[in-house]
Amino acid sequence: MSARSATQANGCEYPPVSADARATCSQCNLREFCLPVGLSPQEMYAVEDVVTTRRVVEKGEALYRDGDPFTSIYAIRLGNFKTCVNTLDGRDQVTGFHMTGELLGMDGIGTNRHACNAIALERAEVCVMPYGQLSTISTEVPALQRHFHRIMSREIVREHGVMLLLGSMRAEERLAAFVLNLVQRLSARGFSKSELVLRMTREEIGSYLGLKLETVSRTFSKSAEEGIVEVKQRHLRMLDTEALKRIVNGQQCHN
Amino acid sequence: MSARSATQANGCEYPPVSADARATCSQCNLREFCLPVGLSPQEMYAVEDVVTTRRVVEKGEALYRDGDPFTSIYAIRLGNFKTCVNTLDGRDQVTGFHMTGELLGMDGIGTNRHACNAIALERAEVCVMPYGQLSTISTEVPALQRHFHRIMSREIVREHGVMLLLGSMRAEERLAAFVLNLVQRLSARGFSKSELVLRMTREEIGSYLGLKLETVSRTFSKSAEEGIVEVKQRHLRMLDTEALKRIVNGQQCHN
DNA sequence: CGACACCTTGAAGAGGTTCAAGAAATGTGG
DNA sequence: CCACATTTCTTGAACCTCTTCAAGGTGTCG
Repeated sequence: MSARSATQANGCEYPPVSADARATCSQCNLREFCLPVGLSPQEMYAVEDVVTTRRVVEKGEALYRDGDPFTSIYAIRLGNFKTCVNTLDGRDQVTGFHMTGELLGMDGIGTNRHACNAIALERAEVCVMPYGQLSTISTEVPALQRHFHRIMSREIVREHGVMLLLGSMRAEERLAAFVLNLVQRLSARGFSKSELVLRMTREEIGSYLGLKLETVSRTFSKSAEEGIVEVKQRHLRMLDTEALKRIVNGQQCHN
Repeated sequence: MSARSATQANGCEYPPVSADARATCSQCNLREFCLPVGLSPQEMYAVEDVVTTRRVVEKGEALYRDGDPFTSIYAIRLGNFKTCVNTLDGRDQVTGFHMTGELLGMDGIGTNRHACNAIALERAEVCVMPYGQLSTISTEVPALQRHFHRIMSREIVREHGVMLLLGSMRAEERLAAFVLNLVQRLSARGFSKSELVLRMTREEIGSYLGLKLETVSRTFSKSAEEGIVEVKQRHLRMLDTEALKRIVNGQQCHN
């Protein structure tokens, strides 16, 4: 776990500890969330060999875009990203929000071109892992191969969860599930279990949840009125986590 | 491509050509859709070594269930499956429909337990590929490793598409996208480009598309009235494919 | 301080759901 | 092979949730 207080909201992140181009997974405080999870020190060194460079992505800029040639998998070192798909007719669907330690780019393996956009929600930094090398080293380090499979598998399962949310939940339930998911991932990273800063706009939340931004806003307001959360712009405090869980589990009278 | 007529609907499938327990990918007429896609004959033999058994799954039975220990990846040889997730409060979300040549079970890699149910929509048969072996052989056959990654990646991208559908499309658009997707996959397998038999109920379609079965039924009826499709229970004939494409692309007045 | 992006709230409207009833297909057992 | 039970599908009417449109408020950054 990192050095920051476990009760602090994710409001102020620090600049990278070291700005070396050369990665040192073994010294990165994200190693428990990132690709090296569960690898032995030796295996971790193998991963370090793959991480040749880092890359900074400014707020609003793309790490990659739909259609870009696929070259690398990225591990988020700092900052938050959204991934989204666009359609010809201008529809835009946010497919995920991604925080430190999570991997981006797997969408590109299938066709050798990226199939979505990865946009930084704030100044961000990623470790670049060329897929060719990752793939080669995977054949030598079975644990790494397994782990990479595991990460892709979890992404598939995560998306099942989103499908469930989009396919069968009402606005209030979707938002509760969203907030609980965020806070759970943040608390695993040492942030507060009850307080968080939304790095994305209401519109982006709405896009992710299949709602309009007005609905997101209204639903937040309603939960606030009910004393379940406290919402001040992007700062969110959870006053009754159990109530949120009850809402997700449909124990609120909805059918 | 198989021997059946390219204009035939997928109404009557044949029993497996051979019921050998031992797989012969190199002789399977699904090899172009299945795991061995693009592998050299020698690499294909490596896959054959992994496919130790086949398994028959009766209509309505589960190939695996949410929570089952994960052991194998399955390649569909015959029949169609749905995958679905259940929630505590009895919600059920169909996450996909799967046809011959497609792989099932990747959801289990992440946690060593399956994260959804795979149910046969009719009597079905799968090739069983123990993941441990698949994984081992992948380290020896890089092309297989790559290909397996590719398949998982495509599953992620497919789910992005479903999220777009669930998050931003109206009922009519969802159903049009669904039908076009089905017919595209069927035509790749040598079936008709304009005719198909739905292997699932209206309720299952609705669950997949985030709609109620009544809405699915009504939407089919409306499209039929408009002369775009002909719907007779589970038999569906597309009369105006272009119109369907226009509906998906939002060129119907919706915003 | 002003421009701009973002957020909130209200009122009217549309799309999909719910409830209900009946029709059509499918399966089962005699 | 037919009768009956069951499942699946269709259709109507009332209702409800979320969207749309509109206006104003809040926060932020040059």
